Amino acid sequence: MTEFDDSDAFEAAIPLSQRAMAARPAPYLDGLNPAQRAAVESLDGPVLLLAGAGTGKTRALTTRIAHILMQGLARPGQILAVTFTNKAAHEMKERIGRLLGQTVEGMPWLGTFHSVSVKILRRHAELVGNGDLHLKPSFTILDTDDQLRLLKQLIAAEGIDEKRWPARQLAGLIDGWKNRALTPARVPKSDARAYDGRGVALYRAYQDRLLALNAVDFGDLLLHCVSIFQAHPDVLDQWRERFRYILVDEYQDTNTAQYLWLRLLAQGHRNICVVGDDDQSIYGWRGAEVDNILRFESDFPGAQVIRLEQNYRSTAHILAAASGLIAANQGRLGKTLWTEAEGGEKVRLIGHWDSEAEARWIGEEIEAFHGGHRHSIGQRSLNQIAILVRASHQMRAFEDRFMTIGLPYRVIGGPRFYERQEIRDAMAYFRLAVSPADDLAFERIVNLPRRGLGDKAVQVIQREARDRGLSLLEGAAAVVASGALGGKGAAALRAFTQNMGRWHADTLDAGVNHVELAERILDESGYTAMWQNDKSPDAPGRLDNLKELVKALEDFDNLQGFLEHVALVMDRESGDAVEQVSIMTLHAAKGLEYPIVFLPGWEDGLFPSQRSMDETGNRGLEEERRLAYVGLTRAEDLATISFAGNRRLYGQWQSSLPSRFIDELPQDHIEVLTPPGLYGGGYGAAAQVAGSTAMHDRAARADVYNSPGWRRMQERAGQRAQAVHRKPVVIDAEPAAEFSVGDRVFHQKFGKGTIMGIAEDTLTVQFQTGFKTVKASYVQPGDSAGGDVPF
DNA sequence: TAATAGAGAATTTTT
DNA sequence: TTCTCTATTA
Repeated sequence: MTEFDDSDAFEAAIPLSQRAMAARPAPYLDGLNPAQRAAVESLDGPVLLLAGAGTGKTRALTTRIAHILMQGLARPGQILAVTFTNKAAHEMKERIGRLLGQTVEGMPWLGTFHSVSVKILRRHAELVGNGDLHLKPSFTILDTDDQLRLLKQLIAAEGIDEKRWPARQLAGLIDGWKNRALTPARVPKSDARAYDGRGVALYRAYQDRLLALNAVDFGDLLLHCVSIFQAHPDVLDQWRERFRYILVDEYQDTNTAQYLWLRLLAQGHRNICVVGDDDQSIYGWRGAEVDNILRFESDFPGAQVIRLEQNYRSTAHILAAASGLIAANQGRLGKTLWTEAEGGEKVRLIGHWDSEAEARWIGEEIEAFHGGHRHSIGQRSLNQIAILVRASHQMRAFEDRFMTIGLPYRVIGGPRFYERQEIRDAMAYFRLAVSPADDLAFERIVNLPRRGLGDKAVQVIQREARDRGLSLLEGAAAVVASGALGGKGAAALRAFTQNMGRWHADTLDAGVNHVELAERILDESGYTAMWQNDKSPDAPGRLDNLKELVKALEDFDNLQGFLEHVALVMDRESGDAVEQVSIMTLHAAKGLEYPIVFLPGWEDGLFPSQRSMDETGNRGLEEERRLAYVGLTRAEDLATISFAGNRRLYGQWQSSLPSRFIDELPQDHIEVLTPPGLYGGGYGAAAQVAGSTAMHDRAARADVYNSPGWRRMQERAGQRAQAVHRKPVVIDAEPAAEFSVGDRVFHQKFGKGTIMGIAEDTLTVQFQTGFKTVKASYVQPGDSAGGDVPF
C-alpha cells in the first residue's frame, strides 16, 4: 500500500499555547446549548445525534471535530468525516477553520462518501478484478451519461429490443443493486426475473466492460471499497487504525452500501458519531434506508442517543404545523421541536382556481413583501423568498408568470453546469486528448460537429478496433492508413485523428499552457464554430458556458487534474449577488432555509405524488409526508401553503383535490386565506368539484373554507392516519364526474389502471404500461379488488 | 449521411 | 405541452 501523504500542516499550525487552553473551557464551546454541548463532548463510543430541522446540527458536528483536534485526541488526518454533497463538505471545512481561527488544509478525510472512496480505491485498485484483469489506480469515473451509453451498447449486443426494455430501467436496476452492495454474484434469486430475466447477466457484462475500460461508475466507488474491506482484512485493519474518529452527516440518507462501508470501518474502536433526522429522510427512492438510523442503537449497543430539539430557525406556529403533520407517520424515533421564539404569523393556507392563478397570486404576494406592503412581515429582499415545489414541471407556471411581471428569479438545482450538453462535449474532447483510449469520449465527439462520419463509418472503426485489439482512436488511425474508408469521411477522419494526436502530445508537453490548449482544441476541432453557426436562441448561452469552462481551467495545473476534479465535484457556486426569488424542488431545498417560503401545489396526486403511493404504498406516502415536513421547516418567518383546483399537466387541464396533508395540519396554527376572486367574491370551491362544468356554478364555489365539507375535513384530520380514500363532492351530473382522481378503472386494451387526472370526459390514466389519455366512456370503474389500493 | 416528421413518454437527484 | 428518440425521406 502506498504511504499516506496527508499533510499535517494543520497540527503544526495550532500553537502550543492554544492547545494547552483545551484544559479550560474553550471559547468555541461558548453559546452551545446543553444538548449541543453533550454532542460535542461525548467523544468515546458510538453516538446517535438526532438533530431536528434548524437545531444547529452542523454547528454541533463541526465543533465536535474542532474539540477532538484541540484536545489532541487525533490529528486531522485521523478523522473521517463524511457528507453526501460537496457543498456540505465545503461548509464543514470552512466552519471548522473558523472555529479554530485558520483555514483547514489538513482535513484530508473530510469529504463526500464518494470522494473519500475514490481516495481509498486508488490505493487498492489492483485488488479489484477477476483473473488477470485488474483495475488500475488511474481508473476513470463514468458519469450517468457514459453509463447509459455503455448499457445501450450491451443491450444492443444482446439483441434486446430497447423499446420494451429501456436502458434506463437497467441502469436503475444496476444502481439499485450497487446501492445494496450486491455484486453480480450476490444478487438474490428473487431478482432473477428482473429486466426480462437478463438483468443479472447484463450486470455482469457491464462490470466486465467497465473493468476492460479501466473505469468505474459512481456506485462502484462504494461497492468496490466494501468488497475490498470484506475480502482483505489486512487492508481494512489499516484503515481502521487510521480513522480514530468517524463522523457522518445526514445518516438517514445512507444506503446499504454506505452503511456497510461505515460499519466495517467503525467496528474496531466504535468511535462513530452519526447525525441525522429520520423525519427528513426523503431519498428512499434512490436507495436510502431509513432503517439504518432507526436501528443504530442495535447496531452499536450502548450507543448514546442525543436529541437536538431546540429550534433556532422557525416561529412556533411553523414548528407546530410541521410537528402536527409529521405526527401522522408511524415508526419514528420521535423528537419534539421547540423554540424560545414567540409570536409570529400562522402558516397561511389558500386555494386557487388553477395553477396560473396560483402563480399570479404568489407573484403579487412577493411583490408586496418586496415593496414592504405587508407590515407584519416588513420589507424583504427577494433573496429571502423561496418557492418550493414537488415536481419540477410546476416551475414552469412561476417562470412564465415572473417573466411577464419582470420579477427576477433563479432556479436552483436545474441542470448543473457540468451536465450541460456543450460542457460534456467539450469535456469529451479534453478526455480523449488526455487519454486516447477513452472510447466513450471518442464515440461522443467523432462526428461532432458533423464530419460526415455517421453510423456506418463508426461501425467500420469499431470493427477494426475490436479485431486488432485497439482503442477506437487507434482503430480510426488504422482505418485511415488502410484506406478502408473512402471519400469525404476518410479525409475528415484523417484530420480528426491527426489533430487528436497532436493535442495528446501537447497535453504531455509541459511547455504548452493547458488553458490555451483547451481553447485551441475547441477552435481547431470546429466545435466552437458549430455553435457560432447555430441559429437557435440558446447558442450564445452555450458559447458563454464554454468560455466559462475554459476559465475554470485556470484554477488547475493541467487538464488531467481538472478532469479528475470534475468527475466528482459536479457543482458550481452560483453567485447570489443579485436579488432573486429562488425556485426549487422540495428535495433541493433540504438543508436550506428562507425567511419566507411558498409551498404551492398541495394537491392529492401531485403532493403526495400518486406515483410514489402506487409504487411503495404507505412507505411512499410517509416519505411524501416527510417531504412536506422538510418543506415547512425551511421557513423562518412565514410559510404559505397553496393548492389549485385545476392544473395543466402534459398540456391538458386536470382537476384535483386539496392534498390530504392539508387535512392533517393542526387548525390552531393555520390561517385560511380567501383569495381575491375573479368575480369579486371568494372562490376556490373548484377544488372540491370534479368536472369542469360545475365550476360555473358560482354558489358552489363561494367560501368553501367555512363550508361544512371543509370543517369535516379538518375534523377528520386526526383519524386520517389510515387515510380513507376520499371521493369528491359531485355537484353536477357530467359523465366525467362519476370518476375521481385515484379511482381504479379497467380499459379493454390497456387493462387495469389508476386515474391520475380528469378533464371533461377525458381521463389521464396510469396503466401498467404507462400513462394514457382515454375517453371516459372507454373505461369501466372498478377492479379495485378491495385492499390493493395502498392508501 | 443529414434533415425532418411522427411517435411516445412524462417525480423527486447526488456522486 | 414539450422533449427525446426513431424511422423515413431527400
